[in-house]
Amino acid sequence: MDRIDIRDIRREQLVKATIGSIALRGFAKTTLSQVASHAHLSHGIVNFYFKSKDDLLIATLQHMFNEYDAYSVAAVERAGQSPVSRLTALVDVDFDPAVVNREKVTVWYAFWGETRWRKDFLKLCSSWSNNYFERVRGVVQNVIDFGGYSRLDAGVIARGLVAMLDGLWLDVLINGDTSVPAARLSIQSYLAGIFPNEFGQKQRRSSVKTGKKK
Amino acid sequence: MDRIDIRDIRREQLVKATIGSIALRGFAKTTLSQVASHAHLSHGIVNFYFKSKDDLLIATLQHMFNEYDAYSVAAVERAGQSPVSRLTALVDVDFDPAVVNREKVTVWYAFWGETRWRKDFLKLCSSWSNNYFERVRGVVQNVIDFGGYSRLDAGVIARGLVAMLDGLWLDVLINGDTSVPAARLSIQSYLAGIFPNEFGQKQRRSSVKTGKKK
Amino acid sequence: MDRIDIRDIRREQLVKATIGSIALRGFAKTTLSQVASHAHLSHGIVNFYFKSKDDLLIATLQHMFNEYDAYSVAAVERAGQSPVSRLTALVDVDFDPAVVNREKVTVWYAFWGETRWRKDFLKLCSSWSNNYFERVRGVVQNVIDFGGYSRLDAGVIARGLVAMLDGLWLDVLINGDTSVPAARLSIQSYLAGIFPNEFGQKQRRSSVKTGKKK
Amino acid sequence: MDRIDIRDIRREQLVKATIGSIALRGFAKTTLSQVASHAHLSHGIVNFYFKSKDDLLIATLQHMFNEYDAYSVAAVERAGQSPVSRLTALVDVDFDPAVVNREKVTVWYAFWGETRWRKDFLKLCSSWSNNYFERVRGVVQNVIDFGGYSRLDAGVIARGLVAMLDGLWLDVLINGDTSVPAARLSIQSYLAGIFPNEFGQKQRRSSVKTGKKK
DNA sequence: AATGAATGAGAATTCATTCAT
DNA sequence: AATGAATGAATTCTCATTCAT
Repeated sequence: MDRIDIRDIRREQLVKATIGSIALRGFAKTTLSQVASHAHLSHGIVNFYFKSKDDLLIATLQHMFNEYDAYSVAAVERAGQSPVSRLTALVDVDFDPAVVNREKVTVWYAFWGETRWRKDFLKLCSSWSNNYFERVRGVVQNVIDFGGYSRLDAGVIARGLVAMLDGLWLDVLINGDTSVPAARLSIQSYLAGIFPNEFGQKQRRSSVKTGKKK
Repeated sequence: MDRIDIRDIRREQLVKATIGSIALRGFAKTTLSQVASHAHLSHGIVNFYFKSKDDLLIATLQHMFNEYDAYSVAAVERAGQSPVSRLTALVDVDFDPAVVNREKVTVWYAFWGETRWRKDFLKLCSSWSNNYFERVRGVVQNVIDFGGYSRLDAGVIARGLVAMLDGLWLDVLINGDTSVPAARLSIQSYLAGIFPNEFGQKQRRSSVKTGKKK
Repeated sequence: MDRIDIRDIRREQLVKATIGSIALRGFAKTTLSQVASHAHLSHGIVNFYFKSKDDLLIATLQHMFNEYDAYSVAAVERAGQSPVSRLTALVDVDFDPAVVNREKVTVWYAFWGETRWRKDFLKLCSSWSNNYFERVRGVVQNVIDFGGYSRLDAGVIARGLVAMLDGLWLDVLINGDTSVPAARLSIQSYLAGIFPNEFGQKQRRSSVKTGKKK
Repeated sequence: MDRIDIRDIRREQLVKATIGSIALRGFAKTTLSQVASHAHLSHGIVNFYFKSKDDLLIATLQHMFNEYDAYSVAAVERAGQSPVSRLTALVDVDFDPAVVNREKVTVWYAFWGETRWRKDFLKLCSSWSNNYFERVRGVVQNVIDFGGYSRLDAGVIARGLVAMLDGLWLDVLINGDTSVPAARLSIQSYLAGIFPNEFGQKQRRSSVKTGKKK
């Protein structure tokens, strides 16, 4: 039980090297040799721990999802019981440089770009994406209930929120990390439009808000 | 004047075949042979019309930008002088199946996925993306002026809008065309939050959908 | 009879373009397109006037032989009846920049390099080379007879002379035109060793000799 | 120490296969597949051991230079201290079928034919050629000193000697191995003209052939 | 468990040749 | 007579995968 299988060590090492290589050279130029050398291991090793390159890529994608989810779930739990805090925390994950930065975004989008034609990628993405969406919806619903916005549809808002976050990442991908502050403002403005009492300018609750508040 | 150069015909034929091939098989599996056979031409022809594969891909990306822009600009012009109609028209472009559908989105995201490591892709994307953003901002600014929302920042709203549209496309990419109606609702909800008088619930619910209103 | 066939004009034009292209880019990079564009003609033209690329190359080689022979024969004739003048003239052809220069040598050696495996090249080369050798031998024999060097073998001397000239060209090919003066000295020295009375230092007959004579 | 790296074995195997293929099919038809199959290896292996075809060709040229030099230097050393023996030995190398034969010559000239347009070939050739020339000049100088021919210029003689050897090789290339005996005679005659006491007719006729005399 | 040599399929690209105009 | 578009074979190079050590 306390024995850590070397296979697990190596597999994780290779998965991380894959992420590193994609971030550095891109999906198209990520060869098994690149991955192996990134992991300071020998050329032939990948096919020893993974049945195929696709297998490695799937494991890599899964790893990214797991990592993101773990971070995100923990952040929301840490935020306590307040619905507003929880939503704030959930959104903040996407502005935490440890989780989301140009390098990571780069890798996410590399996968999105290939996802459509790889059934196994797509299945994984789709299932994660639905799962994430449901989590966001839950948190949004709580804010709705808490704030008495009974006429709002949590699903619609959550979908918009997730989409805007994804789209802002794309902006970062193309225009660089300098777009991040503007991205925060847009999210803030979106939430303020929906939940004026909780996220409006007069409030000063969270790190979602940025500088110029009055 | 009415004589069309065969070179232009072939180049366009090949660019369209490239889009077709990417949509069908993905970026990674789009070989020059695939493109040629998609265009019902022999494989040697591609390097006759394009100096290299990269050259073809750049031309393809450019073609997509041009096509989108032409459509989008025309739609806004057609919408007349009303700021609200113009913004509605601008957004509606992204929900016009002739412009945005799963196949097209697929190709866009294939390019985004590779963009980061290809200086020429990136330059093109970045320049188009800024240009598009400015157009959106202009339209949004007009709505702000028209509606008297002087405290709103057109840049923030435009960025959020563009991001949400991009993110909703990603949703379509992963979850299929069935996500489109939900995507519309999210956009509608976003705009309603910002411009309640023009896009709010008391207005026609599906303003985004039907456009043209006063 | 006085009508010059356009076919002959074009063929010569293409042959000259071939020489130009080989001199400029080398044998390996001399494509039919290069040749055609060198001749300011359209791509497909070569196969119109020559059955194949090999056909063109053979014609080119033949052209070079013809040109050299014409020049060489004329020079010897112009030298009059004196055997020494005639040999001098024969050798001088190889130091006439109009006939032999780095560019021309370049083309000769490009052909020698490929000759071995092309039966038709080889046949042409071999036959020209024997023919040239016999001409040189004849001239040398006359000098022997004239100078009373009855113990010398014209064949051996002629072979050595031709070989040295070829070898000095190779030197020019590798080390550039600056080797030419040194090449002259070597030839002079060779002939002086064999025919001391006619080509020795005390004589001062010909342009084969160079500067520093006493 | 006695362990031979397989990489070195393979590289040499491939270099030799390259020589074999050039000798057999010519420079133009020496493809990487030909080389690999000549070496009884799979075609992908070449780019495993050599970065590119050019890389392989450079290595091949270098190999030929090294081999020739090693042979030539050893032969001269073996000849002892006598200047005449040393010059004889130096020249004899070019008539040793183990070093110079039609196949080898074929390959040399294949390279010469391409040299002019390949900077790296040219650099190698030029540097080797100068180095070889200096060696020959040294040996010739010793004969001059030894024989008291103070009025002779070793450089001029050496250049002529090297040129004649190169030119006689070309003769072998075109007319086949049967030219070899005639070539010997020409060299003999050249040296006899310059150094009558050491290489003249009164000496053993075939001094060049048999070497070692006092 | 790990290495790295070896294989072979497949990619981009070049180019001689053909052929409709 | 001339053009240049089109073809398809051939070539270099890359890389996932296998396998002997």
